[in-house]
Amino acid sequence: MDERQLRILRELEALGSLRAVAEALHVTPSAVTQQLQALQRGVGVPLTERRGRTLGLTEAGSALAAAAVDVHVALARAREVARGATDRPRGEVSVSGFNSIALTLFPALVQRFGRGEPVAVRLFDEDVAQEAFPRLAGRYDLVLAHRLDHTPAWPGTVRVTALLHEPLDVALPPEHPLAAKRRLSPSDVADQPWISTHEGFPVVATVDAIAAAAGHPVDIVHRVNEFSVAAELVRAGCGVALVPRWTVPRPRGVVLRPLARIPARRHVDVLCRPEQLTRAAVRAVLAQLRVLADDLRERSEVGEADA
Amino acid sequence: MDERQLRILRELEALGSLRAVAEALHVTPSAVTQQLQALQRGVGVPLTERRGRTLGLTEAGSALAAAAVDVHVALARAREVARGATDRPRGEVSVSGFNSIALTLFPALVQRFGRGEPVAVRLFDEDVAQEAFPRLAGRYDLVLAHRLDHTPAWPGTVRVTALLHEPLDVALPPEHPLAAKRRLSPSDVADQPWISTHEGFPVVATVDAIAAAAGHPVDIVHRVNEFSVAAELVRAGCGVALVPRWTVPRPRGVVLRPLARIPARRHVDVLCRPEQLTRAAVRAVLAQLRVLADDLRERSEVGEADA
DNA sequence: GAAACAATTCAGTATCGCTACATTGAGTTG
DNA sequence: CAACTCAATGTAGCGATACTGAATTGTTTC
Repeated sequence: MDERQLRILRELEALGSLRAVAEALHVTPSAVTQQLQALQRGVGVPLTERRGRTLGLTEAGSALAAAAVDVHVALARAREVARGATDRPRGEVSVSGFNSIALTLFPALVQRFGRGEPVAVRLFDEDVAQEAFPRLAGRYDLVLAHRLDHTPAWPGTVRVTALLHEPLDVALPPEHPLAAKRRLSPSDVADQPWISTHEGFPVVATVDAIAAAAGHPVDIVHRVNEFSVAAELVRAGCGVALVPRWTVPRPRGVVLRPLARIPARRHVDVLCRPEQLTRAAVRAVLAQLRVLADDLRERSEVGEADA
Repeated sequence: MDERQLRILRELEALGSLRAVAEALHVTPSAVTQQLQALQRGVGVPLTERRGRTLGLTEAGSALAAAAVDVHVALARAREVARGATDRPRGEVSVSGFNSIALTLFPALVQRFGRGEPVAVRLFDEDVAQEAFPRLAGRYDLVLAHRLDHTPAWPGTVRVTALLHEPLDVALPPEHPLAAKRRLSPSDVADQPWISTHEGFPVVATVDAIAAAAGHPVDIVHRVNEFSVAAELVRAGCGVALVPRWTVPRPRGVVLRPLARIPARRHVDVLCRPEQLTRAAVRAVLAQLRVLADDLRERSEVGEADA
C-alpha cells in the first residue's frame, strides 16, 4: 500500500475505467492491473470488480479510496513543508477555464500571477461537457467549471469552491417584438427558433426545460458553444439564445431579458482535488479568483443599473 | 518522498543516530544513508547535519518529520479501513510494561484480550531507564512508562495517555522509630541508609531531592530496581526505600509513610506513536488499561481506609 | 597516537515496476 | 451469429532502485 497504488485507486473511482487511469497516469494498462493486484494482495480484500467490460470499485475499494485522500493530503502538506512554502506561497499553479470565464478572468489573473512572480499561473482553456469537468481536476490544479442549477451536483472526488451563481438571460435582437417585455415566460420563447449548445453542454438542459414547460419541443436551429458567436447569430436574426448575464461581454445590438418561472442560472465553480488545497500557492490563486468573480458580478450589476 | 523515507526521518528524530535508526528498521546503516540522501535530493534542502559523530535533523528536517506524522497517521487509517477493522476492533496489539505495573496489570489485561479474542495482546516486560521509554514506542504498539513529577515531560515524538499519578511513600520496618510519625520530612529520612534504584531510573531523582532538601548527600547502600525486592530489604532492616503506593503489592512487615514537602509522585503513562491511535484495537486496549488503572487506585484507596 | 565508533562511499545483487505483446472476455454491428 | 471493437489481464524481458557487505573518512576517548 503505497502512494502510487492509492492514487490508482482514486483515479479508478474518479474515471471509472482502468484504461482511463492508465492514460491519466501515463502508464500502460498492464502496469495499472499489476499495481491493483499488488494492492489487493496486500490487503487481502477484493477492491475492484468487473462492471460489464470496465472495472469499478467494490465497497471496500471505495472506502479505501476515501481513506487514500487523507494520505495524499498529508503527503502534499509534507511536500509543501519541505519546500518551505507554507508561509510564503511559491510555485506554479495550473488553471483550466471554459471559454466565457477564461475570456473574462484569465487576463486579470495573469496580471496578478504572471511569470516571474513567486506564484505563477499556467493557463489552459478547456471547454468540455459538464460531466467531464471533474475529470479535468486530475490534469490541472484548479478547474473553472460551470453547471446548471437543477443538474446533479459535482461528485465527491472534487472539492468545490463557488464563484458565481449567474442568471442566464434570453438574448434578442432589439427590434424583436418580445424585446418590449421586461420578463419572458417559457411560452413566450418556446415557439422561437433557438440557438442552443452542443449536447451535454450547459444551456441545453434549460432549453429542454423551456420545451417541457411549453408542452412541446422547441425548434433548435443552431448549436453553438461559444456564447459570443451565439450572440452574433441572434443579432443576425437567426433566433434567440440563452447567454450568461455577467461573464459574457454584452454584445452590441442585442438585448437581454430575464426568463420567468424557470430556474435559469448556472453555477460557476472552481473544482480541485482535495490535496491541492494544502498548497499555499493554490489557495492564493483560488482566493484571487473569488475576488475577481465578486468584482465581475458587482461591476456588471452597476452596469445593469446604468442601462 | 515515500513512506519509508519519512519513517527514517522520524526515527532519526526519535533516536538521534543513524545507527539506531538502522537497527530499529532492521537494515544496514548504509541503506539509511542512501535513503536519506535520496530524500534530500528530492526536496533540495538539507534535512540532516552532523552533530559530533552522530547525525541530527536540521530545522527543515524537524519540520518535515512533523509533517510526516500525518502521512503515517493517514496511512495507518487507510490500512485500518482496508482491513475492515474500523467498526469492530481486530488484531494483535503489543504492549510493553515495566516491572511493577506489569505485575499488577498484565494478568487482568490478558484475561480480557487473550489469544483467540478478536483483539489479542502480546505482552513484553521492559524495564528501562526513564529516557529510554519513548524509544520503546517504536518497537511496541503501547508502552507503559513511568516518570517522576519534576522530570522533563515525554518528548513530542510520542502521544501520552495518563494512567496514574501515584504517590511514592517511604517504606520502613514497623519497629523503626520513624514509623511512629504519620508523615516524614526530608530531614527525618536524610540520615537513614537508603535503598535507591539504578542510575537513570525513577526514584533516584527523588532521593536526590531529599538530599538537596537536607543539605547533604544521603547514604545509598543498595541499588535495587525491583520494588518488591527493595521492600524485602527494608523488612530485613537494611535501610529505607521509596515505593509506589498503588502498584506494588503491600509487602508484609513493612509500613508506608508519606513524604512531606517534596513532590514524591510518579506518573504512570501509556506512550505510543500517534499512528497507533488510529487502530481501533489499540484504542480498545488503551481504554481497558485506563479502566484497570482506575480500579487499582480505587481499590487501593479503600484498602488504605481499612488499614 | 591508537582504539572505538559513527557515518559515508562504492561495488555487486536481488527485487520490483514498467513496457511490449499476446490473450481472454464483454459488448456492438453487419 | 459471426466479425469486430474495446477493456482488462497474463507473460517475458528490461531498467531502475533498495538493499548488503567491505573499505574509507571523520570524531571522540583513553
